[in-house]
Amino acid sequence: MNLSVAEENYIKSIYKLQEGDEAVSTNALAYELDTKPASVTDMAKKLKEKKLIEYEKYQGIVLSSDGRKAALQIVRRHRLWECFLVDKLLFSWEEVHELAEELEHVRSEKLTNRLSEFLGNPVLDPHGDPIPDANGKLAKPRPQTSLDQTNAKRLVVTAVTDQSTALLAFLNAKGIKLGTQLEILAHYEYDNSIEIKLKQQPAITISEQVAKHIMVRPV
Amino acid sequence: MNLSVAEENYIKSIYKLQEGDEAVSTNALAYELDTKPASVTDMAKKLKEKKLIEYEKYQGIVLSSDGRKAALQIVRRHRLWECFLVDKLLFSWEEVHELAEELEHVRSEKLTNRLSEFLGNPVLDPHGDPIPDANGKLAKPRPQTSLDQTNAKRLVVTAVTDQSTALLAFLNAKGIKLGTQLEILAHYEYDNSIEIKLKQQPAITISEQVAKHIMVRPV
DNA sequence: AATATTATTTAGACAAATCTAAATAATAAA
DNA sequence: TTTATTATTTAGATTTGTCTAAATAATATT
Ligand SMILES: [Mn+2]
Ligand SMILES: [Mn+2]
Ligand SMILES: [Mn+2]
Ligand SMILES: [Mn+2]
Repeated sequence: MNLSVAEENYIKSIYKLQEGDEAVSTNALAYELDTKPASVTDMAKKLKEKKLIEYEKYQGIVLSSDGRKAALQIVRRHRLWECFLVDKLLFSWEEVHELAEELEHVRSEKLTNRLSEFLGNPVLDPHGDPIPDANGKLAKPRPQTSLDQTNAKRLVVTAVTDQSTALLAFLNAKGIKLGTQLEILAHYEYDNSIEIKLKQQPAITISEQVAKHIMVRPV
Repeated sequence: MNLSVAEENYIKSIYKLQEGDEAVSTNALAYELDTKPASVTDMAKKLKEKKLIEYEKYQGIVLSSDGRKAALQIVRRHRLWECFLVDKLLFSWEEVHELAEELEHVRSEKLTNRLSEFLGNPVLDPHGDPIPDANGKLAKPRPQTSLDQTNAKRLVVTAVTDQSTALLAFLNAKGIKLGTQLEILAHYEYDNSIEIKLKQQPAITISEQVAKHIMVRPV
C-alpha cells in the first residue's frame, strides 16, 4: 500500500484529531489541513477504498487499524526529524515543525531506524510529544495535565500541545521551555488567566489560551 | 519562482546531461528521467515559460542562467544529504542516491546550510562529486581522467560517474572505493578490458563499461 | 412541527503530470 | 534526390488533488 504525500497528510491529521474514539468531522479535517470540505469528502472516498479509514456518508471518519499503523509511522518520522533538527542542527523548537512536515514523507524504514539510532532512540520530540518505536508502539505517557486544569501549585512543563510558531515564540520570550519549573500564584476567574512565577524571575500573567496548551506535571 | 518536485527533477537531469554546451535532446532526457519523449516536450514548454531553459522546437534544451542556478542548489542539497547518510547514518555509497533523490526536494536554505555546517562543509560527496557552495559555486575540479583513457600506470580513484547500485555494489565486491590506489597491468585491445592490481591483492580484470565510469588521477 | 441554520455531499471544472497513438520534422541511406 | 529511418511534437485521454457553486442532509431554533 503506497501512499501519496497528500494521503499521508490526511492520515496524520485524522490521527491527530481522533482524540478518544469520536469520529473526525469533514469540517474539522478541512480546517486542520487548510483545505475545503468538498476536498475532504473526495479524499475520504479514496482512503475508504484503500481501507485506511472507516467512513460512511455524514458519519465522519475514523482510522482503520491499517490507517492507524500508517499514521504512527508518519508521526514517528515527523518527530524523529524534529529531534534531528533541534539536537543536531541546532534549530529552535518553533522552527522545526514545518520542515518535519516535509521530511516525514521520505519513506524508508532503514533511514528512519538509522536516524533514530543516530539520535540515541529518543522517546520524546522537542515539544514533549512521544515518538512511536519501530513497531509503532507509543511509550505510555507520563501523567500530565494542561496548566489551566491542574490544581497543584509547583509544576514542571512536560509538553506543548500547539506547535505553531506564534505560541512557541511567545514561550521563548517568557523563558518557558520543556523542563521549566514554575509556581502558580493566582488564578483569575474573570478571564481564566493565570499568574505564574519561574525561578529567579518576576511573576507573569498568561492567558487561558496559552495555559491550555502548556502541559505540566506536579513536581 | 517555486518549482515542483517534477520540475526540479527535470532541471537537475538537464544539468547532468548538459556536458559542455551541447543542447540536451528530448530522447536523452526522457531516458534519463525514465519517462516518455512526449512528456519531456510537455514539460519543456512549461520550463521555457518559466524561463528556466532555452528551448525551440526540434532544437533541444539548454538551461538558462536561472535554470543553472536552480540546478546547482538542487545538486548541493542532493550531495549534502548523501554525505549525511554515509558519514552520520553509516549507509554505504550505493544506498544513498535514491534517498537523496527525495531529500533534495526539501527546499530550505537554512536547513541546507546548517546541514553543510554540521557535516563540516564537505566539498565532495561519497561518489567523489563536488558539492556547490551556498552561492552555487563549484570548487574547480582536480584534474581526473576515466580509467579507460588514462595512460599513467599508478593511479588513485577519485570519483565514480555512475551512481547505480549495480556498479557501486560491483566496486564494493572488488574492494574499490574512493582513494583506492591501483596499478594498470595490461590493456586488452580486443574488448578494451583492463587488468589492474590493488595493493596486496591478486590482479583483476574489469570491463571497459566499468572502467569508463571510474575516474582516476596519477599518484 | 415547521423553519432556519449549519454540515456535508455532489456536480462539474481545472491544473499538473503523465501516457498512447498519430502526425510531422530532421536525418541517414539508397 | 527520393526514400527510409529516427527523433520530436501534437492530439486527445487519464489520474490525482483540488476548487466553487448548488443540492441535500442533519441539527438547532422558534
Ligand atoms: Mn507533511
Ligand atoms: Mn513535534
Ligand atoms: Mn529527486
Ligand atoms: Mn552522489
